[in-house]
Amino acid sequence: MAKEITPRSENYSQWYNDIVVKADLAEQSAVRGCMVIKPYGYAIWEKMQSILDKAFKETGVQNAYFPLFIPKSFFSREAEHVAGFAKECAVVTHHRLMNNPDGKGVVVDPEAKLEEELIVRPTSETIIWSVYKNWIKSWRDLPILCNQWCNVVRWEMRTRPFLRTAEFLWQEGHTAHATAEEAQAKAKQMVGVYAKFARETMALPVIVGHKSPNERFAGALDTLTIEAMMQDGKALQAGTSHFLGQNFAKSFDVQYADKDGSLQYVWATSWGVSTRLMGALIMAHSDDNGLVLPPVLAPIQVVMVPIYKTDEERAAVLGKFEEVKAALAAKGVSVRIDDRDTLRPGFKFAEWEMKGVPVRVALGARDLAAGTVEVARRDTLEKATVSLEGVDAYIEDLLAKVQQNIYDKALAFRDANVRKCDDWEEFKTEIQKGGFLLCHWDGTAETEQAIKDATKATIRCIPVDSYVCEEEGRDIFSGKPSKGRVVFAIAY
RNA sequence: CUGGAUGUGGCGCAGUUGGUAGCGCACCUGGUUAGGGACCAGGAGGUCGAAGGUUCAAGUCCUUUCAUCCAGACCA
Repeated sequence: MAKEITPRSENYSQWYNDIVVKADLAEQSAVRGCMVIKPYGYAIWEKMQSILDKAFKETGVQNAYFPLFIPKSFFSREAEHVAGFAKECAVVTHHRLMNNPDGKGVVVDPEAKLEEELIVRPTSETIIWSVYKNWIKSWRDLPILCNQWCNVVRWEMRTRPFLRTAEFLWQEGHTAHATAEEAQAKAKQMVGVYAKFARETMALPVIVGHKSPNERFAGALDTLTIEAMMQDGKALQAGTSHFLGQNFAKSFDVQYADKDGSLQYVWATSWGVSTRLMGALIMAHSDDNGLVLPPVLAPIQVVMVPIYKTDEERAAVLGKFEEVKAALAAKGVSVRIDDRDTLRPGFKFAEWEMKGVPVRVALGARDLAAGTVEVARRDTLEKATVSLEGVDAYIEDLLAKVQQNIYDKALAFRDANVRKCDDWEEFKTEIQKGGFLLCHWDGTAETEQAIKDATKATIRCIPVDSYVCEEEGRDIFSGKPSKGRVVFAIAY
């Protein structure tokens, strides 16, 4: 039978869509650029949430919630920030509908026009800082460390499932500090949390680095990022942490009385990751058979497929499965016994592979007689026949191996596609092949823009923890002096 | 918004020089099957994106419009 998913076909987004739909993660909604996240997909997001949330709390962050609607006037305070989002805001202008006087349907009641329009949050800096103003009076009130899990809306010109949807789910952390040093340390700490999460939970090797001024968040003095490489060699920004300086404090007049009695503006950070992480997960690990989930994130870690001909065999196999399931549950492993009796085993194998379940166990009369089971791993598609005795321990160990292997594979792929480049002509052809190029940059926005215009490549980051290369050199484009190499790539 | 493409059962598609819609998958019924996406037989399901026009006759030709996808601009 023809493969339904062909990850390495020319049209990358097509296979990506196929996996999203066929693996039952999400589907298109009736609203332009929005998604319905289906239960299986949402379960993955919930796992991401719970692991991240725990990590945030370990750094002293607390969860809070701020309103979805932001008065337009709040938006006019931080000029730079607004310029960055103004073009993609959904605006609420009325608060009531009425029956259409001409007959069918409903229309917006012109009488119900709002005094002041409301903006559906594209991000919450403005409303949060207007609230923080009332919370912060003294140095004793600091720091304030809040995070919120919510949805935001950005009316993008072009959308892609998970990577860029008009509405998306995310978390946004917003902190206020007494000193610049403390705020910068917080921004650095949080990007560290993201990097650890990406590597250990998502099995996604990422590069931590600073954004160039051009690529910074609107209103930030410094933006730290984790950059991941997808299987087509393109870069994906998977999370950011911003040092906002005193920009928002000054715009929203947030001052505190210091120990010496003087009034000081607070220093701010903000940081966020979104359901885009789901896109990263899909595009980093999937293969021709569908999704490949790292065990830590898999809603179902082990699926058990019974093979039988008679009711007696079925009962015997399912009975044995229940035993193994109980043993695995005791170890914290989530198991699904696929006892649907209208489907053949081969169909089930293919279906669970499509959904990325890390480990599959198959058991039939033949095995039962021999006291063995077949255990297959999703990442390598290898099958092994192991003894039923102690299979729970074997599987627990295998899950850890699968997690590690998925990471190692992604890391090896990335390392094979990161290379230095010192020649502009070579750069122009090499960058189109995908992968990251480590090149010298003179530090100017003009050069960065010229390179982008010529090749679509952008500076993904100035790395701080991998591929760091601080050496004298000459800019790949301008030939001017450079103090180190930065990461160039074509990005999603 | 600018280019290009596509709209036909739930999904994926075919439909010739106009002649009154067909295939695969999925679905329903019965049977045989079951260690990698089963097979046989039967069955149900579509005013062909929408509106208008040409014609004895439109899925097919013309006009308008809407939607989606791809490539840009924008962006997590």
